[in-house]
Amino acid sequence: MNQIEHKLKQALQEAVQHAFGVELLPEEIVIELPKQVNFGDYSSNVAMRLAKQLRQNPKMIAQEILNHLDNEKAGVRLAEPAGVGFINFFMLQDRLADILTLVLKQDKEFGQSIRHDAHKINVEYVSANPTGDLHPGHARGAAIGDSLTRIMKKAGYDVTREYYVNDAGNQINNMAKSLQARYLQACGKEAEVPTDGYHGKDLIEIAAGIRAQIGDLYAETNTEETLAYFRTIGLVEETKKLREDLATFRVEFDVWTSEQSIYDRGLVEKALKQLTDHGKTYESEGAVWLRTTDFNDDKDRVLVKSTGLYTYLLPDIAYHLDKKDRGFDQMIDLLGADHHGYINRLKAAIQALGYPSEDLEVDIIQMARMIKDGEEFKMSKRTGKAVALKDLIEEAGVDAVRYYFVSRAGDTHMDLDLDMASRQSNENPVYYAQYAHARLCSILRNATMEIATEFSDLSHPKEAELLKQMIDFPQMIADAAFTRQPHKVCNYIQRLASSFHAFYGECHVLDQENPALSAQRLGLVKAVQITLRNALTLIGVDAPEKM
RNA sequence: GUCCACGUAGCUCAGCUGGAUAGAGCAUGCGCCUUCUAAGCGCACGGUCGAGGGUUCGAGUCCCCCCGUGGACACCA
Repeated sequence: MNQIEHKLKQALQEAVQHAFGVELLPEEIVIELPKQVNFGDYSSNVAMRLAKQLRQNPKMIAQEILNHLDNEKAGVRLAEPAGVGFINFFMLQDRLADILTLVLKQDKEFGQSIRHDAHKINVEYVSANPTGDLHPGHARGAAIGDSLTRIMKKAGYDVTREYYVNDAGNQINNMAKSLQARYLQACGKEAEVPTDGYHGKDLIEIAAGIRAQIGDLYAETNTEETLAYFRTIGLVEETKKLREDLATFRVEFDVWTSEQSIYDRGLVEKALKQLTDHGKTYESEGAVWLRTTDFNDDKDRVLVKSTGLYTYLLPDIAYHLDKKDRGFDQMIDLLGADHHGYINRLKAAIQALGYPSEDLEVDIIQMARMIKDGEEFKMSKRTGKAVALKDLIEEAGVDAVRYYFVSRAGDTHMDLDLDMASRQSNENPVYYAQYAHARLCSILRNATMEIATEFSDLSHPKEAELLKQMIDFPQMIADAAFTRQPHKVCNYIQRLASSFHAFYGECHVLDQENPALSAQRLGLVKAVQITLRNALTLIGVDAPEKM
């Protein structure tokens, strides 16, 4: 809630009180930004909401409220009833322009909120297995997860970014065997990658590197030790590659947690014991089961197989228990669509451990289809024909790829047209915002005067529009963080860039004839540049000074 | 078969806890550079919001039922 809306709300609240003796809560008064300029700067449907309760015509109620409204206190120049019972507000120009002083002062900090709750939040994303290159689904999760955590931090949340490395499961043995086969091939031997192994080209490259380093040392042996060697070196190399690719994509993590370390620290046994102590496990058919059906799952799940080995679910539960033990009040997992059926299980396990299910929120990131030359790119890591994150970056660049992924809600299916994304032209939306920023910087470079300290002459409709958008910036961030929808920031960027381009067309900033107005407009330009840059930073896209 | 998500302009997608004439980009057509970056601006074209019912002052938004798309339904990870 910003100052402008806050004061308007308060004044409305008082007016309703005086007019009808009704005490409304702040959240009962809805202030919105009208779609059309002739509906004012802000509007409210408060009269319509009161209509039922008061058994009166909403238009009459609106008029009565306005009769009691303190315009000066509300910051309102003109307020009028409209339509079926809306009240439209036209604000005092100088109240809107106050935002400029704030933006110019806060600069990089503009948009930053302070929250007073001490909630610690853990956000886990990507967490791709270290068995191959990152595919577009991972890339989408990476772009969204990284942007979301930047936004949450800006909104004042205490956020830790985490990557869970599945380095202990059976898939790692498959990777090791596959790598071994690639190594033998590199040594000129006959060897086949297992059918359930990993056929990606990344292992060929790693194998070549190993050959270069150790020569034919392991070409003739095939013992447990040999496999362990490939297992270890494969993990090291694959993990290193993951980190590098993500860093190139400007995606960072605070914590990398290894599944193996969960085992090594005895956390799996601890989790199993805690579940058993809570009476949530039982034995049947030689296996140990978790009563997930007590918590809205379709069927109970196996924790310990009849062979005595753990299923993948148990270490995952242990991992989430570890997060709670590390002091996180809330855990947010961004999982790929293929993990859909996993949500109920995991949430059930959280409850079985004794925590409320809300402590874990799972957002599904839908797969994305890659389109090139009008056809779909398939992305199977196992066929070797994978489209990797690296390929995407090479095709279209980090900015465009990140922008495209973040611009769409994560839970919807989407197509990424690489032809479009790679085009350095006006057909590509990402450059629209960057170009606006470059234009802003250009004006600032060309300016010879100082920025004004008061802004009472900015009364052009395009100027007012920009002011209102900047006023909305912190609230937009709070909304994007709360709903966990980073694409709202993209929408905002498009709106702001569009408003600026329109302003640029209608209002000349640097005008020798009118230095006073120029100095004020220069302040507006600087503030918009700050806001646009801050917004682009939230989604990890560069704000270039020249294009 | 069961469960979940999605279905909005020719294409890709927005649409804030239900609000005024459903928006943007791309594509198509027409205008605008002797002035701060034309990677831009303005105008036009384009819709039974998948179909049908319901809830109410009001539904793209909530409920029910169909149709379509994707995904999930292991003692695999």
